[in-house]
Amino acid sequence: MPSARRDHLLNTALTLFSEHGFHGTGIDRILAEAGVSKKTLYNHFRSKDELILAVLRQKDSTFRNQFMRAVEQRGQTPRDRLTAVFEVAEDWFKEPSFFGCLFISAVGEYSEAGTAIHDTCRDYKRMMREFITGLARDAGAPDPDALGGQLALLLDGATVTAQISGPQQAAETARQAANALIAFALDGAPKTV
Amino acid sequence: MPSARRDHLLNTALTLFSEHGFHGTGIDRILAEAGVSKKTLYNHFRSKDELILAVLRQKDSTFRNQFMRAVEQRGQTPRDRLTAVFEVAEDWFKEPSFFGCLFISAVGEYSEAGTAIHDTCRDYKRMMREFITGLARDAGAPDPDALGGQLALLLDGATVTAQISGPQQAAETARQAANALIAFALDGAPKTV
DNA sequence: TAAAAAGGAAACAGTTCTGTCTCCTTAGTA
DNA sequence: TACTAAGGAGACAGAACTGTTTCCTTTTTA
Repeated sequence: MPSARRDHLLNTALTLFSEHGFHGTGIDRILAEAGVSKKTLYNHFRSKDELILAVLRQKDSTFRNQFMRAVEQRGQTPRDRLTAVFEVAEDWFKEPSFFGCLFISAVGEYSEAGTAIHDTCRDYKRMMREFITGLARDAGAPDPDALGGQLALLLDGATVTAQISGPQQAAETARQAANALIAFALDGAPKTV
Repeated sequence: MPSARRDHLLNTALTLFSEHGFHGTGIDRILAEAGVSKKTLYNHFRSKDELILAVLRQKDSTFRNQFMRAVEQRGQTPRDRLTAVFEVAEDWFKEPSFFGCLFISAVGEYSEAGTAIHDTCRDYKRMMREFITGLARDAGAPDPDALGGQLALLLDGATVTAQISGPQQAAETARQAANALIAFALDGAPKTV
């Protein structure tokens, strides 16, 4: 099942979808950019919608895994990992291929809840939140769900702000806010300003 | 210049763009929904892109003004107004016609910086941030830019989370985080958990 | 080496898209 | 009342869209 051409198709589609949106990217453009024939595409995917779904699912898997790994490698203690979330995010924002969060963009075009695309986006967001909540629990937060939810909100806000207004200020602001929220939740009082 | 038909066209386009995206909404669908002929549309707007721009600019004007007014009416003291931001946001999230932030959705489809659409979105976000920063300044924050930026991040994060995962939890979490950040910035220490 | 699967190139169908145009009706105004 | 501007209905052009099919070549595999 896993084919090199299939992967290449998925990666090309991912780039174009990220930059121009889903409805804004035609099949022909993906094919031309990937250097692959239409027959191959419809051999691997039944329709454009299935291709979109496959792109989202692959992005979910690869991105989330590498994000979690990067956080765990950068932070040594559980608490360090909480702050590392926003350092890893900053690196992500500064990648040349950064065009915001693909799942946020997807729900902008596919708003109907209960559809496969929308649900995939919701699941991705839930799993990212659960990852951060797990970090908060490891760090000893009295209410890890609350802290995790707050930091997840902050991460999404930083992501769209980085996309719209630039990565530097968004990342810095998010780090400041995160540090305050973490100190607030773990120490019951801030450490430094 | 201001015409009732023109306004109706803009409002119809706004609804459809919000729900199905910009590329995902065809001119014919807008016309059918608005009960207006193609001639009228192209009398008022030179192209679809100009219509999109007009929708964004009108949304910027009306939404931002009513948002600021609602915040100022709900909060009596400067500090109350800071927290009122997220109460007003919660009401917004729960409107039946809420489909996330139109400007965030727009940059998902039009990512190229320097274009009119992208710049309009960036300007909107800057003005919203400046509004919140002004509230922070009035509330006596020692670094109003920092607090304003943090709360603006939180607001965007809550907006996309409400869109994807539902309004209730997003609004509550944002309120909690905002209260912590406000207390942190204004009091130097949290009041209550 | 021979059979089979996969892929490239491209024509093709059918739809939908944006934008223009014509013809006619309505509404407002001098 | 006559003139003018605006709008409705819809045909139309030309492009772009998704998806199918045909024909031929390459690659893999038994």
